[in-house]
Amino acid sequence: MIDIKLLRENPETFYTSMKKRFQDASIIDRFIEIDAKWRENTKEVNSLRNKRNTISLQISSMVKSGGNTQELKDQVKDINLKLEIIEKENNEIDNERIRIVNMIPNIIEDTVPVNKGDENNKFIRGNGIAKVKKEDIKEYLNATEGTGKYVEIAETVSHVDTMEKFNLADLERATKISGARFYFTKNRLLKLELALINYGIDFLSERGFTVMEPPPMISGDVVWKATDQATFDDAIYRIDGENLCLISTSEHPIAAMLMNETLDPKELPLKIGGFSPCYRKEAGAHGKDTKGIFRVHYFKKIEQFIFCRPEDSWDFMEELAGNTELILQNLGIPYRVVNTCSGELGNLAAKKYDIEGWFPNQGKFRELASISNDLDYQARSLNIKYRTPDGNAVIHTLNGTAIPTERMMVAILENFTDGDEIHIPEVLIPYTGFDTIYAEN
RNA sequence: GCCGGGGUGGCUCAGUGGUACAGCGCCAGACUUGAGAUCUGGUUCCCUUUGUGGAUCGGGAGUUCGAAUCUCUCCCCCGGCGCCA
Repeated sequence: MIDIKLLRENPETFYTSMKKRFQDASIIDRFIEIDAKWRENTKEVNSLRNKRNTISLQISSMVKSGGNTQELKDQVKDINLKLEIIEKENNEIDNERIRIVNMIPNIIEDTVPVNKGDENNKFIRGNGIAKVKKEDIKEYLNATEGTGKYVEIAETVSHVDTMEKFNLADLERATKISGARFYFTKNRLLKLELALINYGIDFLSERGFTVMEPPPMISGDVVWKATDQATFDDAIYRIDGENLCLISTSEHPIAAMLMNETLDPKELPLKIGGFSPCYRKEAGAHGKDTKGIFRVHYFKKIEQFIFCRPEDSWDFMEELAGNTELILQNLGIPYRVVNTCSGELGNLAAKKYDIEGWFPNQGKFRELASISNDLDYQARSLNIKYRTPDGNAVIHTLNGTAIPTERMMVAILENFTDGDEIHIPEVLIPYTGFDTIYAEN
């Protein structure tokens, strides 16, 4: 959540930010209106409680000296009646106040392009030599602002056909027992998946990240503090009859693990590499990417997460992006980095980079990773602070994908097959134990 | 799931109806050439920050003039039993 004090002092900042996101900013006016009323009531509640406490103390000493306390007791009862009325009203006001505050998004950073639609994300840089079909060359050059290197290829194969031909997955039987967007992974594809995971864990360990697998379920109120309404509604599965949700990313349990803690500044920055299953309803994606394992209800992912001091978070955002880019370079997947435009930014993020891999058969760049700086927004909801000489301050949190396992397998299948063989990226060979997948495997 | 013991500031813990103890740690100041020791103050949140203000003892509800303390309920931790990869 945002800083309420800052909202009071500086509502224009939030107004501007919401306008940039093409959201209705009138809730800010409503907040200011009811916040004033809430403060007024709070003052009165406090002064009535003060009276009650004072009289209560009088009763206490009178009881000890044996005096008659009935009149004072009646006075307190009277105060309690008044309090009940004001407190009830004020609780209702406070509920609305907090509901509004939770709807106000993070303050957008200055370099974020103000626009709607993913097609208006701003190209930052690209890398790699892409395999591009003739009809996709225009699209490719357009997406890289003319800077992209490529080789023209005549034919591509979809990852679905490749998996079928090489006996790497069973999608139909998964659909039979679990419904759409599920899959059985088979044979060398399973080895490839485990190799990607192991490679990613080593990569982050070597760079100062503490690697961990978090609980795959967390309680509903914790999810709520770690994310926003849109994610909650579109992505999160709830366990029937329990106050538990399946995580949609390891970001949430990792962010929440320090909930309600005050850290020693010496502990910062804290760099966490999270590996976990991810469960997503994909409620807002009906009809999109329905074939194969590109968009599924269950996948695995290695995530980067950083808790840091406020002054360091923008540098760490570049570091996170750099890590993900290096992984893609090492794997040999051509990619581009875009600065996500204001209209497509989630409420938590002040700025977000999407890192998109080139998928030759789809003929376009698709999201493989996203790197966000949430500033103090997520940490304030989770109440994570650190000690400073001037008192406790809210820390900053950042998150970024390192390896989205299933999607990365699709990228590898599309980029490294010639139809007869699939070539394993060199950095993965020590982990897979083989360098090629053949149709007969 | 059952039985028992617990949950109090960053940490360890006292507190069985009347203003939340103490120690440790940490921060600042004093003393010191410096460090240590010592001393003083501070070290949860809220109210447009000062007021002998309010809230806060795992969460919520109740009894009472007044609840860390009594009642109900939920959550979590430790030990034992049961079950079990």
